[in-house]
Amino acid sequence: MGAFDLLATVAGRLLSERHNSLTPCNITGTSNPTAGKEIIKLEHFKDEKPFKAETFDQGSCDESTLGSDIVIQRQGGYASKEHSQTPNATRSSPASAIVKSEKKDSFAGESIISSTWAERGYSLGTNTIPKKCGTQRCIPGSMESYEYEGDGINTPLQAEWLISGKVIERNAPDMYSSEDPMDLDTKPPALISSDSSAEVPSCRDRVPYNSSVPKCGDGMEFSVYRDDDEHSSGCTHPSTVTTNACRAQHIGDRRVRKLLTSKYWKGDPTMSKDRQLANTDVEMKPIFRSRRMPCRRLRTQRSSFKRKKLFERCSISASDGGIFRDDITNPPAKSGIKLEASDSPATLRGANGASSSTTGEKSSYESGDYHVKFSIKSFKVPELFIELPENATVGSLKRTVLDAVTAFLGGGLRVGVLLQGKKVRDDSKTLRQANIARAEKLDNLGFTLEPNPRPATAPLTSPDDPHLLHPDDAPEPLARIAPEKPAPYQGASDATPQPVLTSAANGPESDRDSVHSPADAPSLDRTRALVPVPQMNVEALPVVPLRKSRRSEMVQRRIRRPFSVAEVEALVQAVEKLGTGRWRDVKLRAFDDAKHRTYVDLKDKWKTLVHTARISPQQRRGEPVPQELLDRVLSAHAYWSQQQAKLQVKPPAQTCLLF
DNA sequence: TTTAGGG
DNA sequence: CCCTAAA
Repeated sequence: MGAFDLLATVAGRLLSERHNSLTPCNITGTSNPTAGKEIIKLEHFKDEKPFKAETFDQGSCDESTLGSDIVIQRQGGYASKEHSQTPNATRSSPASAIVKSEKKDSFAGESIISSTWAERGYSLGTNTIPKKCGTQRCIPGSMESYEYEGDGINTPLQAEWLISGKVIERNAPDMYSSEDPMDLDTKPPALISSDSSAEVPSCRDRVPYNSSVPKCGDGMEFSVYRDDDEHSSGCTHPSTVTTNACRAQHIGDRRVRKLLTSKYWKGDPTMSKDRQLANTDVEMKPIFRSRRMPCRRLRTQRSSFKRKKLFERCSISASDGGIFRDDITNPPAKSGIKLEASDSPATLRGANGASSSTTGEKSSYESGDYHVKFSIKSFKVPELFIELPENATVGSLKRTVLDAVTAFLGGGLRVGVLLQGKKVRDDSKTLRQANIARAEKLDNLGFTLEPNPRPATAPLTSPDDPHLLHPDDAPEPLARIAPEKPAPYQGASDATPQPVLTSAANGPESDRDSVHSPADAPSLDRTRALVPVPQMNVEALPVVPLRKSRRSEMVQRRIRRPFSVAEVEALVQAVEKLGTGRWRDVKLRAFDDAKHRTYVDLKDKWKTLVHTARISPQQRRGEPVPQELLDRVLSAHAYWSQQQAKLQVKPPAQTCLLF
């Protein structure tokens, strides 16, 4: 049987049985129960200004002292607040509060094969969790704090500043420090996220490779795994489930939109490969971005939208046993889709119409009538975004998911086979010729679901994301699926070391953020980590409803994506540091990787936060924002408003530039 | 392109 | 979130 046949079989199965045989879809919305600690490596912007200079630029120096001693006014209440743990601290700790159900992609695509995956437990997506440590505030219950590196002047405001030989006490709260936005030495508040979205191993226990016995009957219906986070995030919120390729949105009443034709936010075309791996729309990375991406580029990062080709790499998980030889006991094909392909010599010849005698491959099975069997225990649907009112029933949730998945599958799919990360393009090859029949290769076998080129969506694609466009060429998959080569996940954030199985603490809301980068975590346990199913770059696409939208040409309103607590935390921290009015910097600093958050969005969010902080808790809606954060919002708002007013009256004299 | 605000 | 005037 040729590879093509195999593909056809797979595709056929997927389509024909999608209504009743879909294996449980692994929904990334679930959070990974594993608690994780993440380490973040912070980097500075390349172009950031010297810390000290920034301080003055910010108007921190009191004009009265210009030219002489520098006196900084103390903003009442701030400093103390900064360092004291508020009663709410615990409550608002990222661990408990930040978790949310909205998770985004991550596993874009390759199929997961073999039990090793299940065994490891994967989780890659991540939620960002704000973390403040070191000289700054540490959030209890959050990750371990990390030490700041640098010159030691980490908290400008708290520290005594030695200026011109004089020691001046800086009274301003350090968060408001005017230190350069890109403060060099201060570790940026890192938000860490852990992805809860891990693909949840469907129910079963790990099954050995050869075992052809699926452990768990995959249900005929979708199972949605929710994490506990969900609870924490409040049941008050619509639960959101996201998978990579399609997103359904529910507004008001249930509404599912298909993403296939939707447009994507334009990604940075120049995005490096690793960056691309970062979840696309999902991530918010409140960390400094690596130097690799110059600010200039960032500036343009998100200004226009382009349609990207939706490369849905749904993950098809190969069965527990992955591929097994025929001689192995046949499992009660209870779960998943089982595919069989014969790879007998005869077939080979027939398929190729040419001599199939492959050199060197004289293994025992060559002469026998061996079959290569696949048991796909599950596959992922790329990006599914589902939002339901909290009072929706589980049944409606299931239906919604089913509708979304059905819509996606119904759009026409194409299956791709990846072997060792490379796309097997030659459909005429036999499995054996393609080395698919060899057990050793099983680990490297993967399947991808790609949108059928046929649909109108194709033309809409743009080459922005090479990754998406040319999945075939992308070598990454290899790393992701090959156990032996757990290449470090190259996430968008070069700065974040990858926590391995992360966190439970974090919620699924990782839409943003979250990518962990292993760069700094060389010592990670590779065996379990990096399961690379990184969030694809496929940005969550709001898909257009199947039924033709009249206004297909119209610019669609962006999907509403509530800020998670983690994002709010990141925003607050960034604003505390940078002040209001520098939204672009805020964006770069804390949401650089959250492509769906523009500086305008951040500005708007700040506006609403200020408003929220001023109204009574009873009047607030949506996911509750920890009071502690709201307090900080008000404080920061007051502080910066004052600064702004001050500047207007008395523009900072040049004398501020003492250094 | 960014900011700043109103819608 | 959108839309836009200003800068």
